[in-house]
This record gives sequence, structure tokens and C-alpha cells, in this order.
Amino acid sequence: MATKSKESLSASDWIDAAWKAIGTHGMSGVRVEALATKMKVTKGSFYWHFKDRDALIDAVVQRWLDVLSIKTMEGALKEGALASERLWLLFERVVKELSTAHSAVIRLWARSNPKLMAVLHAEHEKRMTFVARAFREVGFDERESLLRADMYLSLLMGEYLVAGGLPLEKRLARAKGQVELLTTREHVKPTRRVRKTTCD
Amino acid sequence: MATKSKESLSASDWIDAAWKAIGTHGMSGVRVEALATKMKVTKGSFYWHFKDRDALIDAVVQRWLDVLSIKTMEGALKEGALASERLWLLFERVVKELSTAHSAVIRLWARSNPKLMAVLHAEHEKRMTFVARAFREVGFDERESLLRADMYLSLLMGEYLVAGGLPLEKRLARAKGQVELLTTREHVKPTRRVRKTTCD
DNA sequence: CCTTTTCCATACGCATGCGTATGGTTGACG
DNA sequence: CGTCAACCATACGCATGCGTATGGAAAAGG
Repeated sequence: MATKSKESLSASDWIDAAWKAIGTHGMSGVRVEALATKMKVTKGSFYWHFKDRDALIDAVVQRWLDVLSIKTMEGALKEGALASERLWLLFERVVKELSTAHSAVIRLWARSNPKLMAVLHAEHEKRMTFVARAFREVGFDERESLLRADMYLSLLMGEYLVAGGLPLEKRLARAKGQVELLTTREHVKPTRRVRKTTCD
Repeated sequence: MATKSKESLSASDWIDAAWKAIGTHGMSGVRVEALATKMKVTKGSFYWHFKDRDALIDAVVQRWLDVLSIKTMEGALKEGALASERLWLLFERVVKELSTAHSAVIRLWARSNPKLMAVLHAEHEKRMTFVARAFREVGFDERESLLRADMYLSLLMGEYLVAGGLPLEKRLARAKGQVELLTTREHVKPTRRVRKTTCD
């Protein structure tokens, strides 16, 4: 029933298991023997598919990179006409797809892994230009677009960290409000006393 | 020189060490023997001051709660006249004080600790009302204040997670822009086509 | 049918980390 | 000076987790 009824496992199956483990128990939850038990096999299987534990972790990180890769982003957003809609669709997609703490776990993990840190930084830069361009398209100037793109990605990364306990609907409602604020509020020059100086 | 030249350690010294370990190596970096080595003592010292490892972790979490507690927040913000200034001072303070990944690490840790999760949730609620009240004071209505307070706290929690690698100045500049956006941008009702409809 | 390759089980060695038991040292205090 | 308590060192048992070595089943291929 729940079993896929496959005779032999693949490396991808181990990545699946590790992926779930990260989501529920963090990076220290990726333990070879624990995963093996859950998969109803033994370590022997694992060490046939992977060199060692680090190889598995690398593979999981790679999967995470793929989910949030620019290619995936662009591919998933061809339909969205308005830039503001695309920004929402992207956020919604990530919230649904990564309904786990993967982003936070992996970014923390990267702090003890300089090579991975560099990869993450490069990816983040690409995402920044991608998202910032969308904000430009909405109508903000360069500086404002960079700021909003930065906030957009920050909120995306920390979303589960803060709202993880909530049901999906509430998380989406939260996200909706945030993206709406970032895309629809006009910029006003920070004058001395900013009250509710409307258009009068 | 670097040593405090104290004859005997206190529980607080162990919490200090654990605090640093969390900041650099995450929760799994809190290992009794590793901390003992770094403190030039042995486990014997630790188990005299603490019942077990969990007791130490509880103490560290408590310290984190204190740093971000409402009492600390309020106490540190008496000078700030304008609400918008207070919101900035608070953010600045947290960025400087918690120039580490403590918030992310602890919030992830809490996911496998229901009792702590409840405490965090309660604390978060208090912070929300506190920050939301400041936004109300700035001039936003109830709904808008809650949204902005939520974003404010989210950015606060994930700040180091995203900008951890950057120098403090850049992190502060980032934070400054974010708080400024949240506090000085006017609300415009999301009409159909939101372009650059200024006050004309 | 026999061999080779694929895939996994079993069993071991080894390192690490927690917690305890026990003894030693030092200073306060009577 | 003797005693007691605070504080720490040493040594052990135990569990866990990684990695390896080796054998076995099972299917594929000749």
C-alpha cells in the first residue's frame, strides 16, 4: 500500500528519505542507520549507492538547489503576465513545495562548509537579480527594487522558520499579505514627519 | 591574559561557552566534553554545575529568551521618542547583540521540543503585540500594523540566516532599509492596475 | 546451466559522546 | 589543626553512529 513495492532501491530513494529527515529532525537527523531502518533495509544498501554520509548530504543539498534554482523559477513562471503576479506565484510555489525547514537547515549547515557557502552565495545573487528585475518591472526604481527583492528573499528563506507550525492556509495568507505589501505599496521619500499625509 | 583568571567556574561560564558553540556550530556543537576542553577543565566540572546536557541547553535557551524578551525590549527603548525610531533601535540592537545564528538554531531546535515550542509561541505573541502597537503608533491601522509587525519579526529572525556572512555594517545597512520601508511607506489599497499612480 | 553483476544482509572495528562513580585538592571555618 | 564542603580530575560503562569486510540472494547475460 504505502510501499512503492519496488524490488531494489535507487540513490534517489535515499535522497528522498534524507530529505524528509532533514525536514523533521534537521541535518543531524540524516543518519545512515536510522534511514535504513525506516526504509526497511540495512546500511549495506546505502554504502552501495553512496560513498559515505557526506555524499548523501551533498545530494540532498543539490536537490534543494534545484528546487529553488533559477531554471525552476523561470520555468514555473511563464504563465504569469504581470510581474507582481509572478512574484506571488513564485512565493506561493515555494511555500507549498518547501513546506519544511529545509532552507534554514541547509543555510545553517553551509556555515561550516565554505565551498557550499560559496555556491549558496552565487545562487542567491542570481535569485536577487531575477527577483529584482521583476520588481523593476512592477515599477520601482533600481535601488528600491533591490531592497524589496532582498526582503522578498529573506522572507522566503525564513518563512517556515517563523510560520512552520501554522496550517498551510494561514501560511499562504501571511505570504500573500507580505508579497502584496512589497509589490503594491508606493515609495514615499522619508521626510521629517511621516504621518498619514495622503494625496491632499 | 585572555583567561579570566578565575579559580573556579560558575554555571554562567558554561552557558557562555554553550552560547558561543551554538553560534558557530549549531545545537549539535553543544557537547559537554568539547566545551570542557575549550574551558581547560573536564566533564567533572560540568556535571557538578548541571544535571545533564539538557539542563545546559535549557539554560541557553532561557538566555536567548531573555535577550529578546519583552522586558529587555521595553527597557532598551525608553529613550526613543518616535515609534519609528524605536522600531529601528530595536532592530539595530538585535542585529548587534545576536550577531549569530541563535534565533534560527533555537527555533529549529524547538521543533523537536513541544514544550519549548509553546514557550516560543507565547513569546512571539507578546512580541507581536508589542511591535504591532509601535506600528499603530506610527500611523497604520490595525490590520496593516499586524502585517508589518509580522514581517518585522520575520526579518529579525532570519536576518543572520541570510546576511550572516556579511560585515556588520552591511547588515545594519540592510536592516535600516528594511525597517525604513516598513515604517515609512504608505498603504495604498490594492486596486486593479497598480502602476505608479502618484498623487495626480 | 553457469557466470557475472547487482543489490543487500550480517558482523565487526572504531570513534565519539553521555552520564556516573570515585577520589583528590583547596579553602573556609571552627 | 581538623573537618567539611565546594570544585574538579580520572576512569569507567554504555549507547550510538560511521565505515568496512565479507558473504549471500537474485536477476541478467551468455
